[in-house]
Amino acid sequence: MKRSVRPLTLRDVSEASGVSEMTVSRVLRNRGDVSDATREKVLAASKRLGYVPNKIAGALASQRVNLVAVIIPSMKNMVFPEVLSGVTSVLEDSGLQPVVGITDYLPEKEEKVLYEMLSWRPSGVIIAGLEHSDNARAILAASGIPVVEIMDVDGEPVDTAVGISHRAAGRKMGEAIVAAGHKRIAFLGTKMPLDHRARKRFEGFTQALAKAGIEMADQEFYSGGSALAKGREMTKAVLERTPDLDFIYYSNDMIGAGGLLYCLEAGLNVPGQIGLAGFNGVELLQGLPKMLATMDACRAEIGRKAAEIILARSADEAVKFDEKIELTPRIAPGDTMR
Amino acid sequence: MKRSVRPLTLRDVSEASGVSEMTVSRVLRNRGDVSDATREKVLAASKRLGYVPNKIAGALASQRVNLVAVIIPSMKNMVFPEVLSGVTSVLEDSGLQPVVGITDYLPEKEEKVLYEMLSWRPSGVIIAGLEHSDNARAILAASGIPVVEIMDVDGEPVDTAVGISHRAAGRKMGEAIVAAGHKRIAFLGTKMPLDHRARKRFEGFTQALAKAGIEMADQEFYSGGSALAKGREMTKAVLERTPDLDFIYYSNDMIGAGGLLYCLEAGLNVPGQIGLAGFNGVELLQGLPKMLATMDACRAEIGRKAAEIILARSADEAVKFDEKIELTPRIAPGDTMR
DNA sequence: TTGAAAGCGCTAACAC
DNA sequence: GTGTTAGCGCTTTCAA
Repeated sequence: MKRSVRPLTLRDVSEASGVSEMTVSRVLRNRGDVSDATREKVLAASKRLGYVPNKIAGALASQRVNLVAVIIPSMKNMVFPEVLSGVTSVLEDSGLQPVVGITDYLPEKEEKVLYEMLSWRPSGVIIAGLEHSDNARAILAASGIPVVEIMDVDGEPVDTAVGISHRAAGRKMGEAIVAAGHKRIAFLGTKMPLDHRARKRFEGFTQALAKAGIEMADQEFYSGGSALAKGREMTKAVLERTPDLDFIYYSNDMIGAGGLLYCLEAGLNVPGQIGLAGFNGVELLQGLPKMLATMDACRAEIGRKAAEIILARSADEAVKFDEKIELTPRIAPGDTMR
Repeated sequence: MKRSVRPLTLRDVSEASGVSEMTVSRVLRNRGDVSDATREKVLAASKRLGYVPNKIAGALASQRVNLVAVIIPSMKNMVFPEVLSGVTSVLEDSGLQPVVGITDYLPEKEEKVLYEMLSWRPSGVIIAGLEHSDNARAILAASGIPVVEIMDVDGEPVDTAVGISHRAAGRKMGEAIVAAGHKRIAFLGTKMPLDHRARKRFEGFTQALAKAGIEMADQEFYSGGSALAKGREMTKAVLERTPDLDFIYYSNDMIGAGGLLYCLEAGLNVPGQIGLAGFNGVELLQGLPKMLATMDACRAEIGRKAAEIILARSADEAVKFDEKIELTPRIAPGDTMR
């Protein structure tokens, strides 16, 4: 039942309704004054034919594109879908549409995706992180498009940044753990050359321990695979290697959850014998046997804020925002921290 | 440091390099024969200026858009990001770019998103499910664009469908549970008016039990909230209400995982006293205390296959595919089914 | 191998 | 309230 090869144009609707193309265009966009009679005719003809406007032509003519590029490292980490949720909730019914690009944490891919998206001339760019290749920073800066870098504020934004300080987050958690009297502390996380935010948390954490005169008792890093399973394995390995640990700080909640499950099954008293903490505040934690200590990364809030900035900027080029908008995450001690 | 308001055009590169716009265009697209000398000049000028081609103009002129619309219900359910992964892996370096739209399981929103995406004249549409509003089906059919409906084959596709039969999946699991000698069987799942695939599994499951002369011993449905926590709560509730249950079939792995954690904590012997099974085969299961019985929904495979069809079709309009491509999921009994 | 002209389908700007 | 004209920035086509 494949019909017409040629998609319908404004002209088809114009002819079918006996109204000029320009007026048809006005009706379909709700612009300018059009008499009710004409409007009816146009709408009827348009619907009857099954006309779908060509936004490509529209965008070229009006020099306006209702797209917002959202560039994130991954979809597999629940954190990013949640940021995206925040973005979407604000953009919904604003006339702007988010379009997502994935970088897999690879700078080359980021550059490619960015170039690809900018070539569609979006109304704004929301991009994760502050670390980009020189080239990426250059084309962003030269694009003349509002850019919001999200999730992180430890660095120099191209334009505007919305996020938390991961260094401070790591430090804060370190201080809390030390304050609770722990001495034999380990860190488990992802391999970090690519994940700058995890790295910054690690740095802040180490720093806080150092300040208290405590040296990291053990550490281990992974990449790939089921995070829950990895958390389990790594926890086992590290506890066998360093049995006197009294706290493990995980770079994300999923491996933390795996660690928690392992400790409980191994009959360890959590947090009596060993305390645990993760990072992100993912929803999943609510279903675990114990609520893992964590720190909310303000994901939805970041997404919302970023979208609001783009929205305001695309409505009025002159609006000014602070260069950095820093949100402050709190520790949620749950049941795994004393 | 905001520079030029006007983005660069081919003309700027043409002037900067002393080569005609047409030839610049050829160089930038690697089309046609261009002398090495000219190519060098153009590339140098383009890079120096930081030119980013305008795909909107290009698409309008060439009547070709390298975008593939991927329309899915949600990002919060890991299933869809995984399908998306499959799509991306095939499209990568093919010149086609996936663009994602989210429907939140709402038909009206699906229609809106679809209309929005079709107005960009993508090279193909990949859309979840076979149930769409009449209007949505009509504009899809009239678009003249290759359409692949994914995840499900129980129904009539607009164009091509790739997926599994959820009715058969539910039936198969029901038969396996009955064959293992279970008699007091419950179903826990999402509220289903919107989730057609969950509904079909439920129907197939009920059918299989009925055929064996077994009536569902209990059932409960939820919506919203942390799936893991919900699975836990619902399992508790249903076991208190119907203590003699010997099997619970969950409509997805996350609530199944919650149920499993609850049962283990309650000291129940799994699967001795009570068997459990979920659906999807999510990676997370690997980190649980016991491997939950499940059924792989072939997510990545579906995504890959769908992308291949779009790719083939966009390269050669005449290629024909079967109307339905059905994949066959297998039961993975794990440690929670006897 | 390169260039010139025409036009993709729509909308801004201006007439009527 | 409605129509006309002139492009938007690129690629197709054809000529050189």
